[in-house]
Amino acid sequence: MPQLSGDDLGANDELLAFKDEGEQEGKPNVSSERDLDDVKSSLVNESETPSSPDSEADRRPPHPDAESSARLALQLQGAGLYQPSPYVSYPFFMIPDLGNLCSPYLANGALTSSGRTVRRRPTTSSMNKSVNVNLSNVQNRCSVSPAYPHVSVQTAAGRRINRVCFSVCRPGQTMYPMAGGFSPAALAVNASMSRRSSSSSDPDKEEERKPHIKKPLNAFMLYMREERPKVVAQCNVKESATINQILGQRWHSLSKDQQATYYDLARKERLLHSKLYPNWSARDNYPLSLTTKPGRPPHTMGPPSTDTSTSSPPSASSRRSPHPFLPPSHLKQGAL
DNA sequence: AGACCTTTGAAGCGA
DNA sequence: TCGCTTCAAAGGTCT
Repeated sequence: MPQLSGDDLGANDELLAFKDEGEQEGKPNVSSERDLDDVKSSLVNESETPSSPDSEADRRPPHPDAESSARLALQLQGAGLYQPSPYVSYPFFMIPDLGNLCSPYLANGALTSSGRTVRRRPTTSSMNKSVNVNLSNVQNRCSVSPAYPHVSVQTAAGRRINRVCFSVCRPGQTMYPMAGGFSPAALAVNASMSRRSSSSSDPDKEEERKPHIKKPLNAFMLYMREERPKVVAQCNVKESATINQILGQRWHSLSKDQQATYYDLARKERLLHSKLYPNWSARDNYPLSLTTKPGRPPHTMGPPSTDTSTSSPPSASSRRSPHPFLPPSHLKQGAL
């Protein structure tokens, strides 16, 4: 998770980076001239700079005030970035009049109780399981490896809406995050939303009340979101497992440049996510049993403490800034 | 009703 | 640093 220093949040240099990328988006051929590795490296230098140290309890640095957040949002929009699209995942870019733009992120990033499933049992690493679906039948009807000459961020018209859009997004109204989160009103609404079903046991109730900020989508997830409707239409399949298998194959059939586009989008997602939720950690979405550890207090929503005097340097692992585009293990072995 | 399946990638943790 | 686990989307299927 890229961590940004307080000075970087909303800083001009950061905005310039966005603008540069926006210009790049406007010139789709630019990335085609670069090797994916170069793209990845440049993106790392652009945004993955480790942040200044802070404490374990409050690993994130101070964040910009609400005015800075609003200014950031406006400048991002003004730069032509995050145009309405299925890719848009954050509230203050939501345009309610466009029905298919409902964000999976609720007003504060929370998710409806029905919008999330939690594995109760450990995943037995599904990647090791054999494919149950015979893709050959599907492939007869549907080309599995078409190249996509240009990545469009426009959604398919029929993309279904399966997430609740908060009413805070009224026509003509833009939702801006408060510093370090959202307004108390938004939190009050979402604090009542459970991340699990209402039938969960009592020990989970405390956790259920915690607003659920979802992880930013990675490159493949963004690709899936865009291509899923096409696969459904082309292949006449509905099962997500089958669709995802097809999309996985298509993903590998993409050129480096095409994949780089999604990696770039994903990087922007992560960067924006880190700005919107500076205190959020992916660990926050883990089951309670995995998050309650000595020395790590449960994460709470709301503006992070501005009292930097209590901050202490984070551990090396908490500030880990891995290469954002490291290929999966099977690609490391030359599968790509 | 809710977990499972299925994909890739990011994040975080322990060793 | 490596390996493992979890979660992110999605919707039909299964328990």
